[in-house]
Amino acid sequence: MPKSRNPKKPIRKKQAVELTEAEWEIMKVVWRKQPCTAGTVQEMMAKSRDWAYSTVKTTMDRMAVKGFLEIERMRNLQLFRSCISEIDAKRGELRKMLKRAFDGALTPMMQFLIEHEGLSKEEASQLRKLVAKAKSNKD
Amino acid sequence: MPKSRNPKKPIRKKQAVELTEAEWEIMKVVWRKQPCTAGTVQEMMAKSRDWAYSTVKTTMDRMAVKGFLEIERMRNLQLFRSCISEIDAKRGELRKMLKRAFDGALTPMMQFLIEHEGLSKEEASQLRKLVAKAKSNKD
DNA sequence: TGACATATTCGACATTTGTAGAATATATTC
DNA sequence: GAATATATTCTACAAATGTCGAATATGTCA
Repeated sequence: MPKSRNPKKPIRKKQAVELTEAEWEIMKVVWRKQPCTAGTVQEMMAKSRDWAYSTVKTTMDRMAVKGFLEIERMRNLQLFRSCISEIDAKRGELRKMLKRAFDGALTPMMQFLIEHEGLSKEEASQLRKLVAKAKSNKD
Repeated sequence: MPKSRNPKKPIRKKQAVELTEAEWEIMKVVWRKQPCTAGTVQEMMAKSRDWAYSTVKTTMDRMAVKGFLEIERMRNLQLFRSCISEIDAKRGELRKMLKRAFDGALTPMMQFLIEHEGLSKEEASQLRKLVAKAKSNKD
């Protein structure tokens, strides 16, 4: 039988999403509140980050240019919504880390976690549970 | 016997090590070749990264300022060696990722891997093996 | 229709990162 | 000791990121 790609899986050579620290913080609010204005985001972040409105706005505008956010104009204001899913962002972050620190491979990373990172009892047991039912979803 | 801190656990509130992309690449060579000169590093990286000698040297000097490398002078040359272990660097990278993308928690990250990242058969089974013998080293 | 409260635009500046050439110092060797 | 090879210093510059203030536009409401 000809080895063709699994048809269930679109090829989507989706190119890695990589957010900066500030972008992550803003994105987290956008995912929860979208569509929302820069003002809203600034207010939501007030406790954690004391940024001026213009700081938030400038960053969000740049994110729009990069294609991470899109802007919809409504009356005199701009509503932002994200163009990338939380999943894509997480995947990007995870992959970047794997690539840099573990040659892109998962197993060495797990090994590291277990050997050097001191799992707590709960973590260890939760891990076991999770992994027990992990089914390979790749061929 | 003097009551001292638990000797197994150094306090070392070592503050997170975070390397940039270029720094990672250089560090990888240094870990293998140290003590070594900037010239050596440049040569070793030649295949992957076509950097001018001065690019490598400048970056390494900056790393020394940041405390990632130390310089020992010998005759007319400078021998570099790393001040941070590979483990510290990996830990830093891992933690940064966890913090940004998973609220710093391990379990959600694992969950994500299993649910969205398509573990291969081998990965899944290796994971199971690893986790099976994972002992909690934190009480 | 003003006065006020908001939003948006724009330009600016500091720091970090990536990248490298030119000038200078130091060995080595004939 | 002069020529050559090699290292080190110094300076520079562009792009990305973090951070804002001032000027301007636009809505709302008495």
